[in-house]
Amino acid sequence: MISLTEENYLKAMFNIADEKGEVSVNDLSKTLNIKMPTVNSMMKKLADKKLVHYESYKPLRLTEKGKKEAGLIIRKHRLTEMFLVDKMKLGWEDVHDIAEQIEHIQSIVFFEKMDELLDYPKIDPHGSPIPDKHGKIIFKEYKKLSDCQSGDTVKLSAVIHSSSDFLKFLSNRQMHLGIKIKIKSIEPFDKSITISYPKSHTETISNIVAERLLVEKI
Amino acid sequence: MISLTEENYLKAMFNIADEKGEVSVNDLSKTLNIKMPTVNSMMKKLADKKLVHYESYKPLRLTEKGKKEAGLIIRKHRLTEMFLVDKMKLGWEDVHDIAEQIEHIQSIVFFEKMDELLDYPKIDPHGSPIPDKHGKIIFKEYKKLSDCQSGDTVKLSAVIHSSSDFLKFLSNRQMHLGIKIKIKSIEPFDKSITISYPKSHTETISNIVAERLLVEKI
DNA sequence: TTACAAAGTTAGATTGATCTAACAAATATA
DNA sequence: TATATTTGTTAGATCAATCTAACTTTGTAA
Repeated sequence: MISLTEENYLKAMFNIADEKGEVSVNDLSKTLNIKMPTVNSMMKKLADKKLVHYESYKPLRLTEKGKKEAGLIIRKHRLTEMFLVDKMKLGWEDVHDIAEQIEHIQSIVFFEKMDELLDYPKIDPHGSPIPDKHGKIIFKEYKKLSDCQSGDTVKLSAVIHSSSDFLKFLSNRQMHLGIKIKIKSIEPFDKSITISYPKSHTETISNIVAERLLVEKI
Repeated sequence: MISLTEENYLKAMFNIADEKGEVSVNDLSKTLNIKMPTVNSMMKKLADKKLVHYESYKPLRLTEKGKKEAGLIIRKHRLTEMFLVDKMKLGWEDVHDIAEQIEHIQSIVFFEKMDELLDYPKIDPHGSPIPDKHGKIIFKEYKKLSDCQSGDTVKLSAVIHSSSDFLKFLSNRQMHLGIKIKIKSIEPFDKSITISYPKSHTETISNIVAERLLVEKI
């Protein structure tokens, strides 16, 4: 049995590995707001449970079992976010905190029903892929808007580091997933980008924002 | 702040008080499957938090604050059950265990949205009243089917002690809330009752079952 | 290449929720 | 009423998850 606390460590490891490739005790300590010695002893416990490969002073790695379990928790999280937005009409900036709690619900039927009602969605409201029933995730090959060139036309496909404030910022400017964005110009000094998108919006967005917007060429 | 564990004690106290009038350490110990000394020390803790009136060797009582908190948890539980049955199409025998977990979710919008989508329901799928936003509950004046007379015609309004097995038993016999039941005869020996109800069902049910069916005169 | 800073580890304390063992009070029964 | 049973309480142990303080290893910069 995996406790709620252990689930949170697994999920954090999965997300950090996804983002930075490697996971350290320090990363976990920062993302979970838990002191390093606590993280350290939890890693040993998860190693006993065959969820983590642990060797002193080496980077942490999830085992296959650990990856699967983490994937299943992320599946529940993202399915829930989709359900909250699509079926319960909550704003995409409100759903993360609720999903963070619902992801720990122990009930197979509950999440299967969600999946069915949503017609087996592949992505969540922020464009992140939803792992399958075996915890397997297909990583999408998106590009950051900040890495595009002047003149490019792209589709907004996902957002990352999506805090509630950031999502509200986007909503306020009618920026949502799926819109077609044309890059008018890039300011060399601070890398801010002037874009146009439906319906006849023109905005200049900072590099900080552009780094959080994932796009596809069209 | 009230912990998940404390919430479970408050809810149990509310339910026991509703059913038997008084609450004892022993009752709580049995319903929560927690040993008496643990219950005893939790009662002292809840007394410190002004949620329970505690005096050695006296029956336990919730304070007004305790009643309100318990009522709000039960509200979340029952709203959730209604949501799971009505909006997510789960069977009434499956929803209790899930609601038991979702009732601890901390999010005002989540439950307000549920309430709105359900169009402000007054009862849950088992006929139990849903407390209002202040935790206030209106107790219904139902009668047990086992207390009715031969010849009575009544409406099935609620079920109590509704275990999953009991609810499946009822579903299998097309017995659901709202049906009109006519009492054909009562066996004096064991108090089993022969009833008829739509559509042209006749069943003989034991006293144990009849004690769990709450009805209204019509 | 030595010294300092950052990251990781060990040891031991704390807190919340649980337990068992032993004792005390209240209640039921002979 | 005396005794036995049930219920309630106290004391102290355990376990999971956290912490702080002190120490070690690794990596970096002078």
